[in-house]
Amino acid sequence: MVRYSSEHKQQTRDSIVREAAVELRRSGPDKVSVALIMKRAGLTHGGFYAHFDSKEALLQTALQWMFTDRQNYFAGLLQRYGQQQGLSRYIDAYLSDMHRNHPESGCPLPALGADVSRLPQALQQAYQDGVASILQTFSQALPEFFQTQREQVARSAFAELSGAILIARSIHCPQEAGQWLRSSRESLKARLQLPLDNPEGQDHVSATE
Amino acid sequence: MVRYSSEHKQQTRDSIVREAAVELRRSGPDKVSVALIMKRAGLTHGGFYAHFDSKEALLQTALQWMFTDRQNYFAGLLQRYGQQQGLSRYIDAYLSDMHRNHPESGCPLPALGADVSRLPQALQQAYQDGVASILQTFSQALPEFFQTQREQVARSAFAELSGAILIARSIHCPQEAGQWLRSSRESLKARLQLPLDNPEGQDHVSATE
DNA sequence: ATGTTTATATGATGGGCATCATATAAAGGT
DNA sequence: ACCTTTATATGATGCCCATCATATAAACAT
Repeated sequence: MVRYSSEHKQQTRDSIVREAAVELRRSGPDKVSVALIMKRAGLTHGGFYAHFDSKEALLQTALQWMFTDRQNYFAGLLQRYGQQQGLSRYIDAYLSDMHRNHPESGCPLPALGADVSRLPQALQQAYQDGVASILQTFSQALPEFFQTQREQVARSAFAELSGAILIARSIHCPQEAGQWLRSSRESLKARLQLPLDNPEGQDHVSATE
Repeated sequence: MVRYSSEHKQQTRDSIVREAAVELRRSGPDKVSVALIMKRAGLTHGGFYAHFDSKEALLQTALQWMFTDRQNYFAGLLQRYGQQQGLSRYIDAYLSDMHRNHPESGCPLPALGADVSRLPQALQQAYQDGVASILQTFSQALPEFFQTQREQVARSAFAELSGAILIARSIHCPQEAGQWLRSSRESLKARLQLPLDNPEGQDHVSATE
């Protein structure tokens, strides 16, 4: 009942990591179970320990993977559309209904932020490295205008981004949630000196979709 | 091994609710256990169902209680210091190290926001009512200046408040966390037209402490 | 003082979980 | 064709949990 070729194990491992990253954001660290992740990857729970030393080891890899994925997505936007347009599109996608409805492929901060401080040290570290990397990319993308205050502005703006999605996700009614997203979108565009609307083109939530 | 007078049951029930509200914010909805809450209230797990129909019923009451507590706290500040000073103090307390270090007595949004969408309908409703009530108080406290845009400004500002605490809590290093808090404090004071510093006086995190 | 009521305690029960021990079957060399 | 290796499956084990059944002992009425 098993078929595999020579490098299937690596592929299997990768798919376990991806499913873990999805399930982690969808269900939270306390509800994510090894058995469920394995099932999502098309396997049973028993083989898990042939791939990872522990659940914690898997989650650490999954965290790193999801931050890298987001980083690639953001960097891709900046490269394709330039700093100003790229940043503007990032904000639009971040505060979109799509992102609100799909935490499983979205930014880790609103999805996992509240749980991080209760996680084992190793996972906290992986998370913080990811946050630092996002902050750096974000502040570098800010208009020249802000000069030495770039980091400060980036922190403030990113706080609003993640808070707006956090709240929008906690509100059941789509219209009301949309008001929160729109309020922050307009506020951010204004204070970051960005144009309110973008040229045509689809915005994606993640580099993997 | 039990002592109680005539209305001790109500007192016991209240203390169960308070401990639940604390433990809910401290450990999250998935990790909070009936047995632990009862122990914190000085009881054992068995008597629980004499007070509540289910764990869910307790959590609903606890959610309502914590929002009411926060509401009282906020309204108290506004009444004692006036709208402008009260709002300014609220922001300072919200973005304080104290609030960062004590989610268990702080605002429910950064502590529970990520979990709400996975909770049973009844709990989501209780949560949303609380959010609506905070938003209303916040927008009414905003300077006249903003006129018809008060709600929009309030949403944007509250998103930044909760996002900043969310992120600051997820960062282990106190100095780095402090930078996130300071960045948002300054940004918010500026865009809400509030003075940067307050007259002397302690800021509290919650009405119950 | 004795018996009834009621608040809390002790001790199941059944389910989910992480982890591990062992079994099976595919790949690849011989 | 056979044997070894290796990727995955099956089936424990022991722990924690929500809920419930039953026991105990305080409070109160008589």
